[in-house]
Amino acid sequence: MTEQQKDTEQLILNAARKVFIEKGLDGARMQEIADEAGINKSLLHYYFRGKEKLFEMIFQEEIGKFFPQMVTLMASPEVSFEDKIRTFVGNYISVFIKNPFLAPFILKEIHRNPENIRQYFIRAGINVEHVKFGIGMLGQQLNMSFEEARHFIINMISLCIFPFAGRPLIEKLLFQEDKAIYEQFLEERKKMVAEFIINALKNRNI
Amino acid sequence: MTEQQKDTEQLILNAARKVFIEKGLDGARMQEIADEAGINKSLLHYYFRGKEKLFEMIFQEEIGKFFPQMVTLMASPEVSFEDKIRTFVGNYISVFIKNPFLAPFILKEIHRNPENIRQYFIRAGINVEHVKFGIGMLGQQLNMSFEEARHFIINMISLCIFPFAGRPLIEKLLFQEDKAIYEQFLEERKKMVAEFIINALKNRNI
DNA sequence: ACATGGTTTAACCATATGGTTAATTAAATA
DNA sequence: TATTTAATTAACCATATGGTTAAACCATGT
Repeated sequence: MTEQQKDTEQLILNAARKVFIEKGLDGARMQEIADEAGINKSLLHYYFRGKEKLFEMIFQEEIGKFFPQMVTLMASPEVSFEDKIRTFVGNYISVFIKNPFLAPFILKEIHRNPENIRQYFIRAGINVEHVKFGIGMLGQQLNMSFEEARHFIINMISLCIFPFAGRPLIEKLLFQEDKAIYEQFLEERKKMVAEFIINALKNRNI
Repeated sequence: MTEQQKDTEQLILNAARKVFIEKGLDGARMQEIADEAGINKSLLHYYFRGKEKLFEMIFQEEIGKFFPQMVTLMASPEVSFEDKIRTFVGNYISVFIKNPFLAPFILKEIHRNPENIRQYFIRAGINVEHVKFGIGMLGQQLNMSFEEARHFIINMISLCIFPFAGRPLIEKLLFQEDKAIYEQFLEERKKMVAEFIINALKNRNI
């Protein structure tokens, strides 16, 4: 593959990423992607075989970003649960701050064709058994059943993701559409959310 | 307006609701809505003026369901904060159990044209100042600043909504695609989430 | 200079889609 | 019953859209 080819491929992927993430598969137009990349529409078909294929490429990339590498962390017995939570929450929120449209994009697109999702897991190197193992290990450290640990993990993820998934609504309703203040709020949440969760755990079963 | 008119109108709205909620504005087809309603495509234009108008009607309905009536509850000083949380969480999760596609639909569509959202607020009877007042009152009861209370409210909402917004992903990854078990899990969360939040609050500042 | 290979484009095509129109049927009213 | 009005449909229309094709372009090797 020549340099030129690589460049053009990247050009297309960058343009496609931008358009698809913003508008989704249904809302995106091949012409718009071509324009964004500054190339002809036919080139999209030359490099990728069509809209679906191009989209799959982007979706695969993004779902890779979306899944936090948390198993190793959660399964490490030498790390205190407080530090696990702080690290996880801090890192995960950072990912969404850096990729503001990642969460809405993924949450939107998983509802179209939920059947295919498994394939994306595999190609992104996500092993279902491995994830369950990580949850089990965390549960052990916290004296929880697997089921309780599963609730807990989902709580943690919920608290990280929702402010990004519901951003337009929240920003308008509670932040007077002030983007800067909302960004500060998101930054605060790295600590806020971690402490919230740690407090919730400390007080259990009393 | 005759009975027939009402019937047809409802027929169309029901069909439109189903198709729009499942596929979104971009993914929905007028023909599909007409087929779903068992009528001719032209009737859609006869009753509503076009796709956008029909969609707005549905979106307005759904955003009404989406916003919990929480201000009165949160602002009531005679209700203990524990009961406020239990009531809010229980009711809100129930709404999403009854309307499984409500959360994904709203979260999807607010990212197209975020500017128009304010109008929908107003027409749904949501008063920004009123909401802020409710948050302030809750904050007072919990010895929180407005900013802290805002974090807290968003935490509560996050924990309720995310399992519905991310359902296809979570169900596949952590529930072996078992719908029944997932539904049981969602039911459990009414109590689980409330206790999680109450614990988080009780243990603050220690 | 010329041939060869991959790369890029303009022009085109088939189809889908939202929307319109004019005619038909059903209902209400005089 | 005759006439007007509303509801419904079939047939069209203009355009947008994903995709194709054949020609032009350009770098590289001979």
